Amino acid sequence: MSTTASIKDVANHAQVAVGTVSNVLNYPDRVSQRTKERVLKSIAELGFVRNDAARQLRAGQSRTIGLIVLDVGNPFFSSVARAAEDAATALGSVVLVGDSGQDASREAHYMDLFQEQRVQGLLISPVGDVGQRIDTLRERGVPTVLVDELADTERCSSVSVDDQEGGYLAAKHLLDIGRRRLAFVGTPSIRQVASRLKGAQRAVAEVSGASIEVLDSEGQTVLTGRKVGNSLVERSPEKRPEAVFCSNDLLALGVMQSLTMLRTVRIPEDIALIGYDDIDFAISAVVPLSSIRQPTEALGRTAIELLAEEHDNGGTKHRAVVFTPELVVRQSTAGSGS
Amino acid sequence: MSTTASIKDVANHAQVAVGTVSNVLNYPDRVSQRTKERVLKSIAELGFVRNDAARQLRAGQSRTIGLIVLDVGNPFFSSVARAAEDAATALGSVVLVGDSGQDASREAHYMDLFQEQRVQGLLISPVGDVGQRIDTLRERGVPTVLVDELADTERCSSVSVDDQEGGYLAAKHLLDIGRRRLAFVGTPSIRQVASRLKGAQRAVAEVSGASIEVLDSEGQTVLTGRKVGNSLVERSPEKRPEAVFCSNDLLALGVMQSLTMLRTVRIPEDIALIGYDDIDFAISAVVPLSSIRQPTEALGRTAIELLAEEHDNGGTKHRAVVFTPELVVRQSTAGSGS
DNA sequence: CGTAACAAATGAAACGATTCAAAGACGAGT
DNA sequence: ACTCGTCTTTGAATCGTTTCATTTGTTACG
Repeated sequence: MSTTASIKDVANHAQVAVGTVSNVLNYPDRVSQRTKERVLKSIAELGFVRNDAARQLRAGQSRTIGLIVLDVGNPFFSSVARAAEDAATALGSVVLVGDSGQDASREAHYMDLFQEQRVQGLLISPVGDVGQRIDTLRERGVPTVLVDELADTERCSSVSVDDQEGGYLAAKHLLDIGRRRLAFVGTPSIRQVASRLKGAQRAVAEVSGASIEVLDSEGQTVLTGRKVGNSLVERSPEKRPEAVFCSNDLLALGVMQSLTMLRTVRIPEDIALIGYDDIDFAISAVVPLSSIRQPTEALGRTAIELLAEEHDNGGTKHRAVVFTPELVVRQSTAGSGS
Repeated sequence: MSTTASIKDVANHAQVAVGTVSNVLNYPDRVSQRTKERVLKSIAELGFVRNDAARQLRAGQSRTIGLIVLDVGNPFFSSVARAAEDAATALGSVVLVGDSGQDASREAHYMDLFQEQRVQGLLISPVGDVGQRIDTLRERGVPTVLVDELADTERCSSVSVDDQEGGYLAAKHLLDIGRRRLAFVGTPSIRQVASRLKGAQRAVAEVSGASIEVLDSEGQTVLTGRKVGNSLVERSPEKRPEAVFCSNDLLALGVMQSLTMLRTVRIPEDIALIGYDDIDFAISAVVPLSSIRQPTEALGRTAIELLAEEHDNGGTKHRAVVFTPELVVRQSTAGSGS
C-alpha cells in the first residue's frame, strides 16, 4: 500500500510507454509538448519519485563522491567538507562524509562502503598507509584524491597546504617585529606539525642572533596549551621567549589564557603570540590572535576539481596542488613598537 | 577494462550458480564448506565488491538514514550527528548528513534527494514548515523523526530538549547563589531561545524580590556578546545586574571577554555568568564557564531508536521524547560566598 | 498519389543483485 | 532396489530505471 509509484505506473496512468516517461525526465526535448504535459500531470498525481538505486544500477556509477576526514568536529575539516559539498553540488554530485576518527579500521570500513556504493571518486585525509588500497581503487576506475597530504603523483592527485611555508611565515613575522628568542609549541611527532617547525627553523636560521626552542606540548588542546603557558610564566623574565609560535590555535589560546590570567606578562608587549589555522575563535580571543590561515575552501573546491580532471583523463594523469597559507596579523603580534 | 567483477563473473570463475555466490554472501550456513571456500577464493582473486545499487533495488530499501541539520559547523549538531552515526552503525545502517544552512530550499533539496535514495528514514531539524511534507513521507512509508523540535505525536516522533527547563535551571542556579537582579542575553525571536527565557522568568517569579531584564543580543556570536558586555560595563555599578544568563556559550564568552578585559568587573564576584550548550570552549575559558549541557549523544542515539521503532510498528505510532538538560557549575558562578 | 525526411513514441534488453521453487545429491532405513 | 528426508545447488524471475533500434505518425514535395 505504501509503496511508491514506479515509472511503469506513471506510464500506465498517462497512457504512454515507459521509455517516454524516462525521456520526459531525462530528455524533455525529445518529447512533444502534449505528452510531456500529460506525463508530468501523472507524475504529480501519483507522487512519483525516481528510484535512484535503479538509475545507478543502469548507469553503472553513482552521482556520489566519498570524503573521509580525520575528524568532522575539527573546524578545518568541516570547512573543507563544506566547500567540497558546494563544489560537488555545482557538478550535480553529492558528497558523503565519513569520519575515520584517526582510526585505520574505521577508515577501511568507509573505503569498503564507498566502493560498494560505486562512488565517482574518493577524497581522503589518510590516517593509515593507504597507498596499496589507492592502487587497487585506481585499477578499478575509482579516482582518489589525497587531502591535506602530499601525494606521489605517480599514484594519485592531492591537495595540500605548504606547512613548512606556514611555519616560515609565522616565524618570519615574529622576527620582523623585532623578536629574537622564539619558542615553538606543538607535538612534532605529527607530520604537519613537524613541517611547520622545520619552516620556522628555516626562518630563524636566516637571521643572525635569532633562536628558537621547542616545547613539546604533548597534546593539541587548550588545556595542554595552558600548561605550557604556566611553565613560561614561572621562568624568570630574562629566560622567557620574546615570542611564541603555537602549532595550532587551540594551543595558542591556552597559552594566552595562562599569560593573561596571571597578569605578569603582557601580550604582545612582553611575549608576542601566534597560532595556526585561524579558527573562528582566534579573532574573538581576549587579545585577538594572529594566526596562519589555511585556504580550506580552496582545498575542498580543488579536491573536487582534481577528481573531475581524473574522471576526464581516465585517471591516467595526476596532479599535486599545494596551497600557500596566509599570515593573518592581529593584536597578539601587533606593532614592532614598544 | 576497469569494470568491477559482478556476481556472475564470480559464479563463472568458481564454477557455481549465481544463487550460490549470493548465498555465500548472505546465508553462509546454507552453503557447504567446500564450495564456500572456492567461492571466497574467486571473490578474492577477482576483487569482487558488491554493487550496493543492485542490492538496494532488489531490496526496495536502502540501508541509509538521512539526517538534515541546520549547520554542521555547530558543535551541537556535529555531536548529535556523530551519536546518530554510531547508533546507526550498530544497526548496520549508514547516516547521510545534509546541511540545510537554515535555508528552506536547501532543506527541500535534501528531502528530495533522500527520497530518491529511498532512505530507511529521515531525521530532521526543520527550518521551514515541513508538516505537510512529513505527512507525504509517512504515506510513502518513510518514517521521520524531528530533532531538537517538539512534534505533534499525531504526525511523527521527535527528540528534543526541554529548553524551558534549561532556562529554569540556569536562572534557579543564579538565584540559589544569592543573586537577585538577573539579565538574560539572547535573541528571543528564535523559538529555542524564547523557551529558555520563559523558563528563566518562571524561576525568577518564584523568588520574591528577584527580577530579570532581557537584553536582545541581535546575534548569537562571541562578537555580539562582547557588545552586550561592553554596555554592561558602561553602566554604573548599582545598575548592573548581579548575574547574567546567556542563551548560548558564544554569547557568554563574548560577555566574559569584555568584562575581564576592562577589569572593572570581576567574575563571579561582581557578576556571575552562565551560558548554554556547554561547548568545549566553556571549560577552557579564562574563567571556566558554567553552562547548561544538552544531552547531544542521547539525542542522536534516541532519534535512531525512534526511527527503528517506527519501522517496527509500521509508522503507526509516534513518540515525543523530551530530554532534560543538565546544569554544569564552574568557576563563573562559583560559591555563594563573597 | 507516392515517398522521402523527420519527429515522436515504443518496448525489449540490459544493469547486478536477491529470492525461491524446483532439482539434484546422498544416506539411512526397510 | 526403493523410498524418504535432509542438505546443497540451481537458474529463472524480479526490482525500476535507461538506452536504443524500431515502428508509427506527420509533413512536404515532386
